[in-house]
Amino acid sequence: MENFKQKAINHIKAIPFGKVASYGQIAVYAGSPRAARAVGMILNKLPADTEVPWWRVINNEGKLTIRGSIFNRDDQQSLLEKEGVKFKKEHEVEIEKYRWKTHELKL
DNA sequence: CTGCTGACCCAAG
DNA sequence: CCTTGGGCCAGCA
Repeated sequence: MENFKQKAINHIKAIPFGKVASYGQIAVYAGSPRAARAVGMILNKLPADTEVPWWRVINNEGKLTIRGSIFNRDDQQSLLEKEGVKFKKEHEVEIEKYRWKTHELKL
């Protein structure tokens, strides 16, 4: 039985290049719809060299709410811009335009 | 088991 | 734009 953490990480790894998902969304896919904050905590503990595309996870309003010590909002924004994501203002994207939808995903 | 913490979310004011 | 306030819950000491 996979735990919440493993599922969350698997789902984040599944976010396609150039797409984003919200913390709450990942929590839903991981089977615990109201554990959005826990998703942030998991990301906060990832090593700097992780293969998990943490920068594709933003909040539900399209804002970058990163609080990690190694990377900041500017780092995350440039990583997203490298994937073609356009920002409507500093640290805020039009999330509905880039939101990853998992219609084919089996929970 | 208890009691925090927090890269969240939503609704008000 | 900003701030409160309440709810939430996985992880950790």
